[in-house]
Amino acid sequence: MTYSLTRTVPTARVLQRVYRLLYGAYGPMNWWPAETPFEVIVGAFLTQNTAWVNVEKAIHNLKRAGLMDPQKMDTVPEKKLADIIKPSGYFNQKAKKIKSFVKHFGEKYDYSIEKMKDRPFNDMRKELLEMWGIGPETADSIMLYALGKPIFVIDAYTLRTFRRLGFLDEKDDYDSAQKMFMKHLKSDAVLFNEYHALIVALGNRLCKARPGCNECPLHEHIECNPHL
DNA sequence: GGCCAGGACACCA
DNA sequence: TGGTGTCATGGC
Repeated sequence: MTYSLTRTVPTARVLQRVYRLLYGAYGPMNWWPAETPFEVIVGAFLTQNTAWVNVEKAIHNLKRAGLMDPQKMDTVPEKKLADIIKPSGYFNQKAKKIKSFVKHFGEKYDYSIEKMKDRPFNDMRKELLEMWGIGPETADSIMLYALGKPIFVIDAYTLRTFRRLGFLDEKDDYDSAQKMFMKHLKSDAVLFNEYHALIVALGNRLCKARPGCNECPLHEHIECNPHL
């Protein structure tokens, strides 16, 4: 195995091969790990730059407090919400973000996920991105995993993994990476759902511990530079 | 005890 | 447009 630093333009076939290798190794992920679309949205805020194990604690607290409900969350004091989601970190900011979202969710959509789904794709994404506290990853996570819209979610694992594979370089950002995937893959919410989940599964297993390369399902199949 | 995790925003040049 | 600081807990 040699480590090449030269960027290679990925093709649809290569991206599909990576997908098949990951799927073959890990199987269907059946994401997002949540009971309801609203819980997906809350989780999308809570997981911002945060390990999922800590998000689970916050979600557990919310359920125990009977607050995993948009109307109740809209009325709970921000201070109390912050205290409940404390284990997820950045709790003051996240409480403010979630409160901001549920207020809008109630005013414009009457707390109805279905009404959000009815909005045109581009309008909905633009609206999410204009909301305070919602950046591209959170917006697209909501679009894909809560609303079932076909959009490819990019995260830190995606950039790191595909830079190591030489399909993205340092200059690539969220938008260019997303274009790369969506240019070559069919626009399919189920495919995008599984693909992103599988990338996270890979990242959770390997990216924290580089010596784990031998366990990587891409190992021996696709050239990779694990030092990036 | 340091590092980092499924980001986003404010501020500055 | 790009770089840097801030937000913060918990596991390893």
